[in-house]
Amino acid sequence: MSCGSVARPRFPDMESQYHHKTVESAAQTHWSEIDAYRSIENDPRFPKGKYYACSMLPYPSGKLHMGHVRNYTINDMLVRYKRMQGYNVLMPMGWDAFGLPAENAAMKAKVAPAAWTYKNIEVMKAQCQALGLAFDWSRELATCDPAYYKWNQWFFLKMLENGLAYRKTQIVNWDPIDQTVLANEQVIDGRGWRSGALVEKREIPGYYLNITKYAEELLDATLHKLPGWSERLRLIQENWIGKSEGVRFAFPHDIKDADGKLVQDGKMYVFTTRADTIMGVTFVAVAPEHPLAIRAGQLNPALAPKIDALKLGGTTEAELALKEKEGVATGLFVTHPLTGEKIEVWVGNYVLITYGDGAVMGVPGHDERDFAFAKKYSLPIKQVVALGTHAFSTDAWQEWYGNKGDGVAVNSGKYDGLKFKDCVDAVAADLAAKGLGEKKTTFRLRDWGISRQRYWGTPIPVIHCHDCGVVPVPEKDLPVVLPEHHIPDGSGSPLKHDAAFINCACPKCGKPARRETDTMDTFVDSAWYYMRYASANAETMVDARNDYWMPMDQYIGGIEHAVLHLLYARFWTKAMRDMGLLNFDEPFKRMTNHGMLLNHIFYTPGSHGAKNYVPPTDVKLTHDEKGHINGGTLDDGTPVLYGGIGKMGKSERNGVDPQDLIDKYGADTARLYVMFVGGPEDAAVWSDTAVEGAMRFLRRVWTYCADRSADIASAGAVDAATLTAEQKATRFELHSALKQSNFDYDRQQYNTVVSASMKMLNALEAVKPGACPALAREGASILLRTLAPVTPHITFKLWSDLGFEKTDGALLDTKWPQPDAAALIQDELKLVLQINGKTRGEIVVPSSADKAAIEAAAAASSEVAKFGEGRAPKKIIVVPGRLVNVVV
RNA sequence: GCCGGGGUGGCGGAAUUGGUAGACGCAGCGGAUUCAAAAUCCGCCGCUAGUGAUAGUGUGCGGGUUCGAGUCCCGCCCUCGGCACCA
Repeated sequence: MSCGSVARPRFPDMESQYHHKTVESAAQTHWSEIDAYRSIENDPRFPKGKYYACSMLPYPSGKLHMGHVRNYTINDMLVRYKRMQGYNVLMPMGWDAFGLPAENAAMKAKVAPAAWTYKNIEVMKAQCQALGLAFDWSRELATCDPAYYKWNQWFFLKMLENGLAYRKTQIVNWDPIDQTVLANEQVIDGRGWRSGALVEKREIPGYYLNITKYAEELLDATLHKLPGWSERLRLIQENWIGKSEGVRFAFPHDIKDADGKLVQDGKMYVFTTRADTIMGVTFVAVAPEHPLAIRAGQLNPALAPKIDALKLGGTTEAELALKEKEGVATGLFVTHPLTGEKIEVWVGNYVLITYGDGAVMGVPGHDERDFAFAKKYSLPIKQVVALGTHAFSTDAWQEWYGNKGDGVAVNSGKYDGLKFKDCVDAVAADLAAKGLGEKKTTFRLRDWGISRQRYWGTPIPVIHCHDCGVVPVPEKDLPVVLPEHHIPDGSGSPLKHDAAFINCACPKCGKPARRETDTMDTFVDSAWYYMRYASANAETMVDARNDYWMPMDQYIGGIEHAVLHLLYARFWTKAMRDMGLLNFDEPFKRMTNHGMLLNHIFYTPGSHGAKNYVPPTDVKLTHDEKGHINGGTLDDGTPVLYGGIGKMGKSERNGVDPQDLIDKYGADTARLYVMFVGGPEDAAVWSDTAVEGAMRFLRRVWTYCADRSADIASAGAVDAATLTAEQKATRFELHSALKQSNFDYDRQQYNTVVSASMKMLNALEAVKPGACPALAREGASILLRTLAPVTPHITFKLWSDLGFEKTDGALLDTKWPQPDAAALIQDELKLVLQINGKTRGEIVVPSSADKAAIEAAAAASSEVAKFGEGRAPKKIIVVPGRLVNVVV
């Protein structure tokens, strides 16, 4: 096809202007009519195999927020791209429908959590559809549906049978006025968030899942089997699991309790990773709650309040880092297991009863905390490790004192000269020989307590019988259905007063019994929902379809779930594997943590330093002399103060409602904007004007296509031989941008995919209507396919209006474009010319020029003559296709 | 305090991983079109000096390696996350 310059009439079916509402509703109606996003196992249309991509399921809080839009659009782009490449994709959606917010909302609005939740789901589902997300809704689930949580209960009973679930007492926050258990975040400054009552610690029985059984496997997989997870995420999990290898051993003693029995059988156990420093022990320290501390308080009543005082202060690390090391001497002594020396027992505020045995050996010479403690109370400090020629002094702590890799033992008798590992082995062997200790591995990870004294959750399927004790509900009676009509009033779970729910017959003996009223942690719901999508509506928990789709190829969600949800899901998978329900080890091959969306914060000052937050949309901005936002005014002229940039949220009223965006600009603009604003994993700051820019771009895409619709509909393939030099340059830019875009699609850097598509359009607009129909057609074809995953509606409409559907099939499943290698070859190359590493200009050479020719051209250039100050080139470096550097 | 990201124009960000720093977009400025405005189109746009060609300078700060450093190395500063005084 030749490229003339005959003006052609507009193709009659094309609208000349972009109307997002009609375009989007037409596209969505079409997709829904053909059930475009239903995924079927082993679908023969997709030869490349399955690709399962999933976003963390949302809590149905009312409506979508921008974070959801971003999360789902990333996922949507991915599956649309994969589908066009020939993969059988699955992108399902569901609702994390149980949980505390529904109870709180119910109290406020006097509606049952069930009704509130189902209504929210309806709204949010409609919003997802308005965004054009390619969800397979046939697999939708809500975790509050008995058909779903039945399998929570079923698997819980399996775990109970296997000993993976067990019952023990747990310490909870108890609000004595509301008569209810509080979550940690409901305790503010030690008081209940609603009642203001001082919160008590209560021990009540609850169920635990034995995740620590899998600690070693979880850690090993974290370190070696999750290459698709970020380093950062793996490290967070590694720290959380918290493996430490050391020696657990006892200091013998003859301290007796009030009944005359030896406290802890006369052995005070400690755990240490530094057994090599055992000869440097000058004291031992126990936690204030330790039996020896309690005994010391009994023996010397004057000490008791001082010991109690050591319990004060926060337990978070930030607080602890600032806290001064303090302690109390007990006057009690234990015996050093190797030297037989008497060692005094101190109570220290830096020893935690919850870790290890609640006691530590004090080696002030080689532990920074012990050093600070010893200095404060003038306890002896003894060097037992030497490092090179470093001089040891008790005046101040030095970094190398804590070094355990390079030092050798000194002042340690028979251990002198041993390096860390050998020394630990020798000490451990001697302690073992005396029956006082052994090597041990401890984990920070604790078992997972799943009992909640809450109404809106999965009922724990057990029955309490006066005669038979705790009896599991028989499998045939599952699910234990949660009554949905209650409206909580804040005074504890309504289930406790629901006779119809509570009263039942003991499955064992048939006598009247009481049903358990505790429900499960909602992390149970989210531990395996992604597998239920894969085997939607199965008659069993999961079926063979799960083995087709899982493990998941790509999981996307916020970093706030880096620990709990992801760890529980991994544990749950391994537990299911060990019960023969599936045959893989890890659920998520690749994990992406999308960044937060931020926005500016504005407020007017209230009384007592309170801040009355103002939505940014109400503010007319003011800027300082450097152009930075420094405040603004309201419509009535009231000045507002600038509160910086923060996460979008209700509390600071700086959220953006996606619905407003969809209504005003359309889903495609909203999608394009959230993809363009930054990389998927980066935090992004909201900008209203940038949204307008996204809209502008789509209008230009439409105009480009509309103005050339007749060209595009009638043209054939490009014949490179007939192109003008200018058209060749345009085609070079088009295919270069395509090459970049494909590269960025593969590495999931979607912001530069958008900019590549903008570059394409910028280049293509140079081809005026009628000037070269073939190039206009090729350009539209590449541009529309590149943009299809980002803005599916407008591209769908243009693709079919321009007639591409007839030649290349539906856009959803058409072939992904590849750059034409011939178009990327230029006749001449511009090379950057550097002299002594400084850029001084450029030289133009034929693209066929070899190294010698380039060197000659560079040496002959006027720039070398000018900047070389007459010296002859010493060395010329040629970087093919990029630059040439002349050293003189 | 420890560990891990990250500091690039007025702003969001790019630089295919050692090869023209600032792509692409937003904002701004100048112009065209318009009775006018919106929309649209064209041009300029790191900083300093200069009317200008141009020169110098520039990726948090200070050093280093290299023909060449935003990118690699050493030492700081700031910032955002994660956390366990974990013995």
